[in-house]
Amino acid sequence: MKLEKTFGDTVKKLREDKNLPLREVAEALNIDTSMLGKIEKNSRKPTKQIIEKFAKFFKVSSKDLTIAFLSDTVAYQVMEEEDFSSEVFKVAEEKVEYLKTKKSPEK
Amino acid sequence: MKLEKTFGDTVKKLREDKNLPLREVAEALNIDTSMLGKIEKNSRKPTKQIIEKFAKFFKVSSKDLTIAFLSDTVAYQVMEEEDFSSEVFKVAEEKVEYLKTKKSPEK
DNA sequence: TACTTTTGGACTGAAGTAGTCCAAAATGAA
DNA sequence: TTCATTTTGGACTACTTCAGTCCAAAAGTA
Repeated sequence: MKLEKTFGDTVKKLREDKNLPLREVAEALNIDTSMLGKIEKNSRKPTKQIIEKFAKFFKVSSKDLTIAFLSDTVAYQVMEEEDFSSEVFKVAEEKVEYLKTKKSPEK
Repeated sequence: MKLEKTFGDTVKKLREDKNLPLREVAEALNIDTSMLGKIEKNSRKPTKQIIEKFAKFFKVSSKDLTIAFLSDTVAYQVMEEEDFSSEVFKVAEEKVEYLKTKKSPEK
């Protein structure tokens, strides 16, 4: 699975590589055709369930697809707010580390 | 300015280091006391304007405060979704890079 | 021309959330 | 214990955001 610039581009590529129309994929995933079109255009976000369906249908790793999706949303979020993106991500990663150790049973 | 585990902890520390009650800081920032309490407890998010007011009042860098805040929100967002956090941040940073070059006038 | 796909506008219902108000709980001083 | 102040959080409102739907126009194809 190739990582495109956005989640929408990624799933669009998966679909076009198989020469399938939106309608057909949408039916397979059991979602509205227009909804799928919007997801490909990044104007609607997929739910976790839809990401799972994508992964199954296109036979790609759902972890990779989830990374593609989450990285999109956090990238846009940080972009909106001026710069400092790499600092934000660096600190965020430390916080995740900290939160993880807090969650798992200590010792 | 010390970076605490969360944005709330960070501003709480700034306040307690000066031995000020919530009421007093809230008045200075012109927000509800309860609102400030909630921000310190991370149950409400500060607006950009409030972050600016914090920075001014406590005489700390608004950039640092913004990083403290943004890293909080993206950390929680990624935490909620299983693991892969570092991969997500890595990809997100690449996307930000790409988006930045797209925004600024090419060539 | 006729058919299919793609795109996007407009809307709805639901979910989320900033901000307010108030009162109970905690803290602390006398 | 009492009194005053601070801290905490519940409940509510108003507002915004957004997934999901429906539909129709535009674009593409034969």
